[in-house]
Amino acid sequence: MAIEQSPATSQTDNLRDLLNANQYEAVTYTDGPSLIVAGAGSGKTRVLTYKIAYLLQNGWHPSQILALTFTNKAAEEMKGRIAKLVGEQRAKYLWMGTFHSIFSKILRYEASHLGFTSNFTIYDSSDSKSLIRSLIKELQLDDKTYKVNNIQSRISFAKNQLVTPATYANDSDMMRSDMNSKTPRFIEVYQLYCQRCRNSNAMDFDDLLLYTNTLFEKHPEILKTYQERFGYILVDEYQDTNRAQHLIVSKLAANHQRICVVGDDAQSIYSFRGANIDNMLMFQRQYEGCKLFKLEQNYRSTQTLVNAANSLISRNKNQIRKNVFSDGDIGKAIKLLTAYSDYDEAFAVAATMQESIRDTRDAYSDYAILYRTNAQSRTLEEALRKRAIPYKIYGGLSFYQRKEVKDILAYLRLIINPNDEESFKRIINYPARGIGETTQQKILQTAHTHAVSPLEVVKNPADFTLDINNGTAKKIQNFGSLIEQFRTLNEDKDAYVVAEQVVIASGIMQDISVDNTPENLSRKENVQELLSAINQFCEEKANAGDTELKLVDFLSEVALLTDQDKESENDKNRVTMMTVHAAKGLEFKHVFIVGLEENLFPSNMCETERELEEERRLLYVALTRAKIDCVISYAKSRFRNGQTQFSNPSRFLHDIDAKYFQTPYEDKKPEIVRSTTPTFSKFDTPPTISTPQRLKTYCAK
DNA sequence: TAACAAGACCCCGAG
DNA sequence: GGTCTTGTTA
Repeated sequence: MAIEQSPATSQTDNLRDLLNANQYEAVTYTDGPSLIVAGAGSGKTRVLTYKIAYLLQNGWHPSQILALTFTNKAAEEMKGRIAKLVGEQRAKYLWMGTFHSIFSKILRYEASHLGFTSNFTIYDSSDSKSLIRSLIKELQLDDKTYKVNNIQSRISFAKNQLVTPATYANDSDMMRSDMNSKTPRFIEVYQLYCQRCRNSNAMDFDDLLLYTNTLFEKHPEILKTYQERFGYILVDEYQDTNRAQHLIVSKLAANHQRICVVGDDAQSIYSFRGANIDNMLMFQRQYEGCKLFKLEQNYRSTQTLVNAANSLISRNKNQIRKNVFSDGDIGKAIKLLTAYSDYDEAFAVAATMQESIRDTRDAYSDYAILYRTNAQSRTLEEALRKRAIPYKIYGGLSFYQRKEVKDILAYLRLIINPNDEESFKRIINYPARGIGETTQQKILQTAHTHAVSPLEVVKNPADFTLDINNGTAKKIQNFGSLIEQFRTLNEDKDAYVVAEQVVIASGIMQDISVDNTPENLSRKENVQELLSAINQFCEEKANAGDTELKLVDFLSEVALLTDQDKESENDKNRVTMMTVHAAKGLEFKHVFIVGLEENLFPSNMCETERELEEERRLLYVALTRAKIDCVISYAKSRFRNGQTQFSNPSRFLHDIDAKYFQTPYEDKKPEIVRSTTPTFSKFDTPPTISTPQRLKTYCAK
């Protein structure tokens, strides 16, 4: 490999030319702990990339480097860039990935120490929701008081704080607050939830962090091997780590303290899932002799955009003072679109975008529309489609969440993990094989009382004195042997062959082939796509010299994938539509930020000053995604939750210094595209905070 | 047990 | 507005 043969003349020798002074210092300081405070667009990824290359240059082996990122996309991108610098062969040994994926890898190795087996299933949030739903029923709780979503987020919150059911039960504050919220039996749900997951040999997303921490806590000898393995630790987006993540990283770095974390307090936007910005703020105190590097020059955006973003974020009281600046072009002022309704807003956005594309001749992929909530995408989608602007939507229902895909995955999951109860429930009667609700309940109950997997019961119903008739017994036995058949097949065939067989022999293919409705055609397409994804996975593994083409690896990867990670060729030149959260870390030449209204952005869920500041940071993130220009829009009324709501413009519009906006009537052209709708200037409506009027809609058919 | 209709609830964000 | 759950029939 030409790139690798002569370490003396490496690509990193001319680092001084490639980096500014601060970046250079941050890259080349490797003696001890360091904190890099990196403003938006300041070349954070660049610094991390070169730092890893620099470490490899200086004798570290790739497998000694642990680099944790927040999204798969960030990990992939960084890996690609490093591969370019040091060669694919070396880059592939790096331990680089999201917290969840790296920890799940570790957990598969060490599963036995935690009472799991290495083929454990990862429950996604719909799996855990369905489990919680059945627990509420089982405990005969009132589902009006015990709301599934609420229970789920409370369990998640507890886990993120490393509060196990046992700790929870002993915490008088928690118990009292459950009393007050009329859900005193929450703890029972939590307990049973953990127990069922364990019986199912399954972990949810939060468990991946929680159990890794437990593993290192309870087994110092295991911790020691990982401490020694990872000689250098790098963590991206440290401002968004939660307690579990922080503790694990601290444990790993405790001895050698060769740790470098990068973050920007102004971009901390994940406190809702337990992220704690103090992890970053306290970092210097945690590690004595910690070096601090500040990257303040923004290379991404125009001066106008950087200054506008600065003026916004300066309204936050809690922040590390930074002087983020750009010495790029002054750039264009922000354009503000005012619309009467969400429909008009989408219309105006599409029109403005089309105009801009005509002027700039930039590609569709240079444009992004960012919104606060996924629900806003639908109207925008419609408007873009009318103008034949190609787009892609991230988030919402991802490919792997679609029914037909989940169904097949459930078969595959049950094959590799026969204890997986959620998968079992999903497919025992799909495709319909005459095993009804009552029978299912009996099977599950028997499985619980005998402490065996439901699959075990199904295989030998006679052993468990099930109260069912012979016909039903036959049916469930057939299901049992079907799965058993697949399991045998899986022992010596690769993942693709097994999956293909599942699709056919389970009857799924037949079920979605009964007619040619558009729904079924699209289902078939999705099934085909899943199969080819599995095939591709097998091929990639084979190319990498990996002979183990195991289903378990595929499932593990899939469970942690999001839509962002599955981009096909024909998705390349399209306008990106996503939430602001999803846009973190990305950049586009032209950005549209829509729905700048009170109760939407900032969110109506936001009550405290702290939460409001997080919303403001969120808008800061959105603004700083743009390289060249930015359009902001809001609507005076919006269809939400099945009714039209009127709202005021977001207070954040007034937080951004007015001089960075184009004045609404500067152009001859009116901002509003539909002539029937009244236009409003930015200052028509005072930024009063009022509860939205709720009007009944009269569009019922 | 399955197919269909009415009704509830939702919508904050992600791995 | 759409999705998911529950209730009603044959």
